[in-house]
Amino acid sequence: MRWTKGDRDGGPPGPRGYHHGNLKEALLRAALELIAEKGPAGFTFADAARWAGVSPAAPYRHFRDRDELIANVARRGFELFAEALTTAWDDGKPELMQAFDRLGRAYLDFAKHQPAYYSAMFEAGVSLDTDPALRTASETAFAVLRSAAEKLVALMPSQGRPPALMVALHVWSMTHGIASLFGRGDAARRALPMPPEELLEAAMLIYLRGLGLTTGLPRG
Amino acid sequence: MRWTKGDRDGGPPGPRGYHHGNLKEALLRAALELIAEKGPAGFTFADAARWAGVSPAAPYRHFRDRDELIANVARRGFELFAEALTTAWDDGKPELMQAFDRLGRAYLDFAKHQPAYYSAMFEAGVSLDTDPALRTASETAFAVLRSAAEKLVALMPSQGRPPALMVALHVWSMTHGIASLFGRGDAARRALPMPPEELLEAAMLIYLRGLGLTTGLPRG
DNA sequence: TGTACATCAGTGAACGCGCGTTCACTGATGTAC
DNA sequence: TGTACATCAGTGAACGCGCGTTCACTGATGTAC
Repeated sequence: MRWTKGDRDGGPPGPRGYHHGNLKEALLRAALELIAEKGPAGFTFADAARWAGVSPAAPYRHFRDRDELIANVARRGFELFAEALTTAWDDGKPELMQAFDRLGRAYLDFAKHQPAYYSAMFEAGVSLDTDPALRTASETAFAVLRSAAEKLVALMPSQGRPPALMVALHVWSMTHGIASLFGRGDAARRALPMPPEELLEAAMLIYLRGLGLTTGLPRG
Repeated sequence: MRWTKGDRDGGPPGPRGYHHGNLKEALLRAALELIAEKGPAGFTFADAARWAGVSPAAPYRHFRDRDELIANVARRGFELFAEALTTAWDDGKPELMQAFDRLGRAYLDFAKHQPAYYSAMFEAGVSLDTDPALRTASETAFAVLRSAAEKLVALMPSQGRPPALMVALHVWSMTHGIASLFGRGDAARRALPMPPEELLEAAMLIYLRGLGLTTGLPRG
């Protein structure tokens, strides 16, 4: 395997003749790297081309414009996110509360270790209507939270059960709030007296107790 | 009062000779309008000058660069935010739960009706270290939440009281999460089966019950 | 009250730069026969 | 297996544009006397 361009200055490795061979992929990676470096607004279409080692006109073969590129990053982000959440939740096995704890941690983990995807998904101002696949991916991710909420609610006595959708929205909001405010290596980050994971875990324990679910979490 | 420039195309009214007289103020307003229109990344220093009706060199008399301008918007945002929260909380009078409910609503209200300030404060990537006054303003705002949390915690039996700081962080995260995900007129907004205010109120009721505080809110 | 002068805040022209986008082109790849 | 040809993906030069920033300047304001 040989490469002649694109592997200097942090650029991606890759075989390279006249045709790049995998430019679409390379541009998505470029966007990701550049978002991680300078935020979703901090890079240009030309930057992405440069990073991938191609001429500034090349990206037009794959994306209409910068927005379409970012929307693609967001879509892929939601897909990976949904995957990570699904794996962590694992249908509530072997024990519901344990799985629920894993789910929250997986959420924070994603925000922390994939900040570029997370930004593209939630902060780049990409409308979900840009692309049906984007909305679908986003809904698939939320569906995991929703299904977890359903199993939790099912533990409660049938009278006085709150709507599972609402519980899912609460969980999502709390987790997203913690991730946004404290969960990333941002410059804008705020100091915290405890790790975000513990802050979340404590919040969820209190919330679940409020729902009447008294089962403790593994390491509460 | 006469004005010769700056009142076309949405620009601010104002008397205007050779000297603007109030350019610093006008630039802050310009930034605010432009952020509201196109997001914190969607405008340039030159745009702000144009909006204020002055030459592109004029802003340099008041701000080192665009970042300093945005940091100033953020600072002022935190000041107004702190004020709004303080007023709503009103030291927990006349009744703690009622005041707590008002506090949450005031938070959501600010995010909804001052989206430009809110963006500058939380999403523009402005580091709090840019300017000591910025950090101070941000801490003053949080102090309101913290003091509310302290009064809430004080209602609990003294054994098993959670740290007030943690409770404040929970409240902040939940509210910020709801505001970010559902609370604004964004293109990126998500649909919701209920108004954000009710979602928050329900969350807080459950959370407080989890803390052992069973007093109901006025319109739970 | 008037005059001289210092200071301040905005002007407008200029610059170099990088961006987005287009275009005719060309090298590489795949396919029909 | 070889050849002709269509299609595809990237080139590189070019363009107009607006940005950030600087500069010597100038009009307005304030102040000392």
